[in-house]
Amino acid sequence: MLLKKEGRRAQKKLIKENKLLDAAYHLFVEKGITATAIDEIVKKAGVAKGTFYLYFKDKEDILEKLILKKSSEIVKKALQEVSNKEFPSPVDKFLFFLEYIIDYLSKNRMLFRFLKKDFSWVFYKKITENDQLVEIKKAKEMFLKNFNTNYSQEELEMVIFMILELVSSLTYSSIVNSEPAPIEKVKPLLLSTIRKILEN
Amino acid sequence: MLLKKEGRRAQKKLIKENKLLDAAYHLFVEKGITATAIDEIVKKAGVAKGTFYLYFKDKEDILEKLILKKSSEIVKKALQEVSNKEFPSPVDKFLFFLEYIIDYLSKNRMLFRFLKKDFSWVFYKKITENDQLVEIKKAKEMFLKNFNTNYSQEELEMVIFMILELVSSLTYSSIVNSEPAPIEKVKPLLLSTIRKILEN
Amino acid sequence: MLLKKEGRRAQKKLIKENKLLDAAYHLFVEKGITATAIDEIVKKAGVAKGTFYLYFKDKEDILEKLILKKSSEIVKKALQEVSNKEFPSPVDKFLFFLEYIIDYLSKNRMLFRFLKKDFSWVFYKKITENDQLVEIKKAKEMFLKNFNTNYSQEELEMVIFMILELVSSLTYSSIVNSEPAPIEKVKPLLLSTIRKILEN
Amino acid sequence: MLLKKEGRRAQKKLIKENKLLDAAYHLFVEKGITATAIDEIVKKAGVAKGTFYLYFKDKEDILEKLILKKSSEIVKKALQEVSNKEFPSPVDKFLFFLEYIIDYLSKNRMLFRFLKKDFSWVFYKKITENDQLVEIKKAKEMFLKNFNTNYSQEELEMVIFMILELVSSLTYSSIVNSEPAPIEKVKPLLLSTIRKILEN
DNA sequence: AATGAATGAGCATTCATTCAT
DNA sequence: GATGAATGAATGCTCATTCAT
Repeated sequence: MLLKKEGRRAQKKLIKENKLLDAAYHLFVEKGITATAIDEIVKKAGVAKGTFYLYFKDKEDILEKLILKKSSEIVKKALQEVSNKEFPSPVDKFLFFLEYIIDYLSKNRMLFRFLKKDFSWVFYKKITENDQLVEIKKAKEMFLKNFNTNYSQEELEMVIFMILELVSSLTYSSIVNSEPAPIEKVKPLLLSTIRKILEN
Repeated sequence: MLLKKEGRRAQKKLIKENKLLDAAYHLFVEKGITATAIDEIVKKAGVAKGTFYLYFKDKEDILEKLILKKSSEIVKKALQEVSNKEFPSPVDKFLFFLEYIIDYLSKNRMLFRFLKKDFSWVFYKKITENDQLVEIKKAKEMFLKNFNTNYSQEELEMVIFMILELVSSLTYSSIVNSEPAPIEKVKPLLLSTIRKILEN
Repeated sequence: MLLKKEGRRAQKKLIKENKLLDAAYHLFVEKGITATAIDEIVKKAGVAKGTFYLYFKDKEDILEKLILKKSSEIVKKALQEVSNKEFPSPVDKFLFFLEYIIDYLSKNRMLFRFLKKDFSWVFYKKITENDQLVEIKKAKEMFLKNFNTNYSQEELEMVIFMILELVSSLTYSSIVNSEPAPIEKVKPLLLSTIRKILEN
Repeated sequence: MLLKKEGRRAQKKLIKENKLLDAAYHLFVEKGITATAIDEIVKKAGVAKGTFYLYFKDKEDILEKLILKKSSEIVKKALQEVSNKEFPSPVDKFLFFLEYIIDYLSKNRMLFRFLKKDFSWVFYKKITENDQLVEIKKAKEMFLKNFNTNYSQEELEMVIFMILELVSSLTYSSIVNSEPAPIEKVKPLLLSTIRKILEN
């Protein structure tokens, strides 16, 4: 009985937290982070202002949780796609993984409005440190251990970080500013460059 | 006589503008852009608040001019260094050019606090579009035309953009967050990766 | 219990709004509208600056609400006076109504400082459009339908507007500038002129 | 020789003053008085900021001079029209004078944007006090002495003031707000009312 | 846990006016 | 007389955060 109540309570809490995250997400994407007032978030979420501070410390806090959530979602989808397919080599697998994410972002370019800044970092952290999700742990191992390169383990970690940095920066620039060219033109070159870096 | 007066006035104006740019620079670097109030800038510059708006439209405006100024300064220094030395190949020359900038930024890591966001873009633009400065024009030609690669001209331009993006992103991450490792560890790997990309 | 709480809250809110209206009223009358800063209003009302914006959009907004409130008060008083007396004719009744307002304004000449501009308009609107207050509705009928004139209904409405405009303009000029003469001298002529216009 | 120089100087002065008045007029009419900055006036007039203060004490000052100038122009035109025609009676003459002004204002409704507030006052002052212009002096006599009414001289002065006040108020309200009706509908009623007041 | 009224520090921006040249 | 750079007081408004209910 008590447990049920607790459960229902925790559920209710989760619902409110998600309402707030959702509201914040849509507002951040539409208006940008700085331009979005907490007032608007709570209004859109349909809760009182004080409630916000029951779930999040401040705007930074909800932003961070949002980025984690959204990044995690994307990575999870990419990993699912990857696991459903066969690849000639781990590098091909990794490139497909990256391509899936690039394509996803091309279709959801609004995401960039606030994801970009911290994306590559969050991305990497998720893959390398977040051990809560088994799939991601597996992914990390897959990408780090299965490559056949001349790099040492330490170097390889840096190279992967480098690549993720490059992918996020360039995809952002290409999608948002068409610099140095539209994403369709940049993508093949980017992927072939990455293959060059990984294969030796 | 008239000319002298005009000259003196214009000179005074330039001095004030520089005072403001300097004050803004130090405050942006120390406290960050958003945390810096116009009030502080004018106080540090020793001018009245209204004077600020005589020279700049708003905070965005002074930021933009500051980024342009600082970026231009760094590139100019790097090009001067490069032009004083002999190199076995254009790629070596380019790598030295990049290394000089990385080293410069390492020593002035505070610069990143506000330069990063737009840096690579401004950087590239300066090299490719700003034809007012002869050295930069020459640099552009040097970097774009002297490489012996399999890339087409169009591809090469994209690759260079990619490299600049990678350098700025990674140098930023490495210097500011020590991610994926401190700059001393990342630099050799980064430069060798770039060489790999350019040489074939 | 809930209702009581709600009620107490709403009550408190009303008290604050009235405090602000009162403070604004006294300051507008003393110093004029433009010369009154929001800062002064909140200080006088004893609330925080932000609280002002909780109740009013801006200075315009509080001014409008103030004019409506004050105008409504005056009209209500005049109608009460009128309803307590017997008159030989509807025109006499109307003239007494106007005279009451003129006298009231003479005694509270400070009101004009900010009421004047919109007064006659608000006045008429209150009489003709505001159907919320029963007395005012009755007054409207009284003034518009009981006159025995040669005017058509449409003309009569215009004539009444004209008269209200004349009364407010002239009373203002006479009280504030003694132009064309002090109010004591102007009033009889004004009233007799109006009688002339209405009676035929 | 000296005189010529003086003359030329005075002429130059007048030219600048008129440039400033013209610029102010157009800006006041377009943007309103408060919204117009001295900066804009001098920019439009093509003179330096300091020059403004050589000719006018402040914004109030230029506004006053502007109202005087514009009002005087209108009255002058109306008097010219009136003097070119024959009328059955002085009242008809006066009514034509008023109608001319109403029509003029209908065609130039932008004038009202800033003229209205002080218009009737300036208007009357011009007619009754400004003895510098001979025509206006004559007009004053024409309107004040030629009426055949039961009013005493003192009363007549007040009545005329009243009428001018009524005309300006109502014309303003009618033209700008269509209250109580468009000017075409209001004008005949207004003029017939005035005739009623003057004729006995 | 939830509410939402209240807070008030903080900040950008404007603009009339001055005065050295 | 003319200029226009410099001034800085003045002010409206926002918004994250608190807390009594």
